[in-house]
Amino acid sequence: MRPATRQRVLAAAGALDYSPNISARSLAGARSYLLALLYDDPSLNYLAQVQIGALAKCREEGFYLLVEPCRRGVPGVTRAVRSLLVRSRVDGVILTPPVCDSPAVMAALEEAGVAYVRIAPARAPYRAPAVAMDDYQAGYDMTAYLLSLGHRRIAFIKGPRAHGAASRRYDGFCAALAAAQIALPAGFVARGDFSFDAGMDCGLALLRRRPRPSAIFAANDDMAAGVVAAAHRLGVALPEALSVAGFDDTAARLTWPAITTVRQPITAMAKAATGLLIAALRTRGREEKSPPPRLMLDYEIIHRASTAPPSGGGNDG
Amino acid sequence: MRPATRQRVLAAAGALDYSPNISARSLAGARSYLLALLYDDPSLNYLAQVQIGALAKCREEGFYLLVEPCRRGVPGVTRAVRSLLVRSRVDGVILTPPVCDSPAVMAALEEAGVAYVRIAPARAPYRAPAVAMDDYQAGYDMTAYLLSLGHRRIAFIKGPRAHGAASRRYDGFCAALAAAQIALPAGFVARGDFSFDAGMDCGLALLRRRPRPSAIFAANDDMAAGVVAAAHRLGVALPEALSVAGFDDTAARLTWPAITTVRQPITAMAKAATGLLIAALRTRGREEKSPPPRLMLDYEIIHRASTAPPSGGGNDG
DNA sequence: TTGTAAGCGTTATCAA
DNA sequence: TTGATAACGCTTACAA
Repeated sequence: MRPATRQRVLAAAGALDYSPNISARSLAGARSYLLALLYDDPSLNYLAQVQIGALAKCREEGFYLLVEPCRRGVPGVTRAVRSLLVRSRVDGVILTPPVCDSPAVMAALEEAGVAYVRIAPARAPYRAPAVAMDDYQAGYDMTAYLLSLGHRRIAFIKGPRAHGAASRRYDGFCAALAAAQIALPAGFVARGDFSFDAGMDCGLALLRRRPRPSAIFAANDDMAAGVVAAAHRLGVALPEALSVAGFDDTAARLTWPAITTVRQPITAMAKAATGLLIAALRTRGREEKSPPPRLMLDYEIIHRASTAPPSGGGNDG
Repeated sequence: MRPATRQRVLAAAGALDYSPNISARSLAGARSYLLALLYDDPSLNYLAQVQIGALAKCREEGFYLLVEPCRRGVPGVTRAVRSLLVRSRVDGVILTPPVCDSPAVMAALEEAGVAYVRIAPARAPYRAPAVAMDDYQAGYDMTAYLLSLGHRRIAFIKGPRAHGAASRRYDGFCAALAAAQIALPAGFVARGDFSFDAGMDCGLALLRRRPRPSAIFAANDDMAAGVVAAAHRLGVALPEALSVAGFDDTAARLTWPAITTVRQPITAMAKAATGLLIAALRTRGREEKSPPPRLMLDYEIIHRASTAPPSGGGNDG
């Protein structure tokens, strides 16, 4: 179009303080500029950080974010997702763990032809873009670090059954033990739901075992904080009598001693994922041949005061 | 209409898996079934809990929730809010602190005729429904409790300047001191931004004062957790040499010792606020004469291990 | 009680 | 390059 016309229109729009109406746009066109963020009972801290990242990218790109809880695993999910798509007409969906590994949700999305991106998926299929970090390697590295300190009786607190990324952390833990030819004593593995309370309960249980673990590695920070509280309650000295390691770096600094943890770039992952989703939206139809991008972000082990060499003389009996 | 017809329609809707399209509805009708949650740099934990409550109510009532950051205080807010309203056509807006006390935001909302509700407002005007708790009294009560333990040198860490509710907590603190005829020593008041780091910094500064405070009351939990960490770092024994009190009960259990705090029913407040907003939407136009409802929810002081009588022999010099 | 038609603010298509 | 016009899927008002 002619630059002069363009100028005139822009000027008029500015003068009238015009902004396009999302509903009308969505109704008429192929795009709604609406993204949905699906989550299922996550750690609140994790969710909040994901949202910050997603929202930041949405703002940059002129999208809006709809937040939706999603009971993954119940029979009605497919219906619920389908209903969300029809009603809200979102252009794309951001899947956070553990929804990111739900075959039912992915199937519903694909069937409806709605683009989506997965944050921290742990399993195939990789038919949509994904942003993750190497949870397996991070679990391995943290365990190797504990081993390097001299620990041999290391317990693990797993995350929710459906949480794939948490399972990978456990796999890495097991692999590191195996590589060091260290057997995992019976009863040294507990399972929690990522909450502080679960960490406390599992911590109390693990610390009553004999021989007692000299280190406990929890699949997320909230649970690691619970373990620290459990140790305090039982009068177990940290880090002399027990080392504690966490994962996420969402709550690890709050405790005393502060928890050694794996720093996960949650906000950056969410931002990158949202960017990938929007990019996919823009190239819809074309270049369907290339496989969807998979971004792998770096993690970092943050060494804090909760880990130290085992004292040796511990409560072994 | 005839029950038979009604049945037929409902049956058909069920069979076709029909759900109404939000955009079309919004475009054609007076309602969009969209609510916006506005926030400005809050404590992440607080925000997450507000969202849980708001989302729960939205689900119940068939509404959707749009989450929007909002830089309150910058010159462009009015424009930004107006743009949000025009573009998204939200039916109503939920204002969280400190946005709930922004005259510019409220004016923009009223001018556009969009309903809103305020969570934890601290100031007039009360032209819209509001849900709050008595921050002043809670601050007073907590201070009275510290005084009852025998503390006389109590320091306070204030929240962000714009955060009205946090100011009320401080007012209550001052009133309780005044009622006990205790002077607030110079330099015993610090200000933080509600973050753990701010609490740590303020805590370090306050603990280096002489005479040293025997108790520190922080305007929220994150900062109180920072104070606990600062005390650990300086080797100040908790609670023997220092009592710490927080506010919110969002992070108070995580530390060691766990923090005595004011439990704020955040999720319940958000749920109630969302309910009030939706109710206002339904009775729009009628009964404009009655003043907007103001709900006051109860708080509770949670006594934990971070507070105890002062040891007396402290580092007074 | 039921059916019909106009319009909501855009996008997309087609003539001019 | 530009202007006109038909959807999009509902709500609302009015006619049958």
